[in-house]
Amino acid sequence: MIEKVNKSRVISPFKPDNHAHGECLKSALDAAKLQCTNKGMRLTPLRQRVLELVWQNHEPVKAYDILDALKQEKASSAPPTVYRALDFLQQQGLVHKIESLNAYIGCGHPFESHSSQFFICQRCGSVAELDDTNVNRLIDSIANELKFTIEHEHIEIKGHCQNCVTKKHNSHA
Amino acid sequence: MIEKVNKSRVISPFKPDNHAHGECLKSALDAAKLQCTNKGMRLTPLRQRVLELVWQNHEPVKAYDILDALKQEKASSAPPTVYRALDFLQQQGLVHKIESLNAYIGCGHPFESHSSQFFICQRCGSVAELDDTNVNRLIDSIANELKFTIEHEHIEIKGHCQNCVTKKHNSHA
DNA sequence: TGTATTAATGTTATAATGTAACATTAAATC
DNA sequence: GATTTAATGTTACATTATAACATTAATACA
Repeated sequence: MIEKVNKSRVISPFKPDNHAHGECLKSALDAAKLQCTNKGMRLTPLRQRVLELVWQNHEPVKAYDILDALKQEKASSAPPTVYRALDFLQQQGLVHKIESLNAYIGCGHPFESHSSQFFICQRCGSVAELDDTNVNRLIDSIANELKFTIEHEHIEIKGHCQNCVTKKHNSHA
Repeated sequence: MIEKVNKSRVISPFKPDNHAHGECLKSALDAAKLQCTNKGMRLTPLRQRVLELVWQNHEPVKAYDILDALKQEKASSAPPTVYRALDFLQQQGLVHKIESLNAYIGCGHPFESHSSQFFICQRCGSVAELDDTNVNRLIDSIANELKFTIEHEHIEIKGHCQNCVTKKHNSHA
């Protein structure tokens, strides 16, 4: 499931527009169920539903967009409904928050807590998630020099994915 | 002004509690004035005042805290007063936004646009800013492999600075 | 120097994001 | 079954940020 490319552990690559996303969703849900079972945590119907909504695609999803969707299904849904589910999912490693977008993205590899480097396409919104050994080591070594104890890392790289750069070229946009 | 430590360009190190902060403020303002003059941009009194407020210390400052301070000086100040000044200062490289804190921190080295790695102490709130060549090169090389074109990087490392770890130890907290 | 133009700021309103606090319901424990 | 804890419901509000239009200040240039 996890490919190693030049010491980069690719948690989630950029996906072609036409990939079979049902598979992504299914495997994410399977992973979530397994993870929660292993940890003795409850993936309640609400939490699962929020996770599904986060996994609509490979783009970060906004909390209030999730809320809007939940309201379609249950009119009384409110912000805490969403934020509590998102908090739980983040604690289980099933969802990450993209801080620079105030948005949330699913993670298909929750089993071991890991560092992440997010590459975020500003054109199509797609995100690739890596856990690159070299980046981790380098950040650790810098922290070490600074005598800094790392608790958490937010690494969010914004720009344009290959697909969008190609499209842009083709359309002379 | 810029020290090179093991290929890390230290934009702003962690400072001792008792450092002469007036010097930091003064040199930041001097740099800002020079930078704006060079670029033909106007560091108006309002913009300068906001910059001074950002430079109160080496901790990220919240927009609404700046607003509260401005209101003391001019009761009619409103959110756009602050956000417009912050936008300008960010464009000039005089201020960076810490995305994971929704807060803003001054940058004393605006002359050339650079990448930043922020180390953020969760205990005392202090921030160190680096521009590490190795990090930059590594991120670039990963982007290159992904055929990803980088526009901007947000790298925010959270944890505890040496000073706070030592204190914690001493106080058995 | 006055006039046109642009840039900056003022002002009001509202949007977007997130949390506190307490009530209720459901699940697990014993 | 009673007790306790976990999860969700509900209302209210706090925080962060922007839109839109009016006014003032600065710059350009006739």
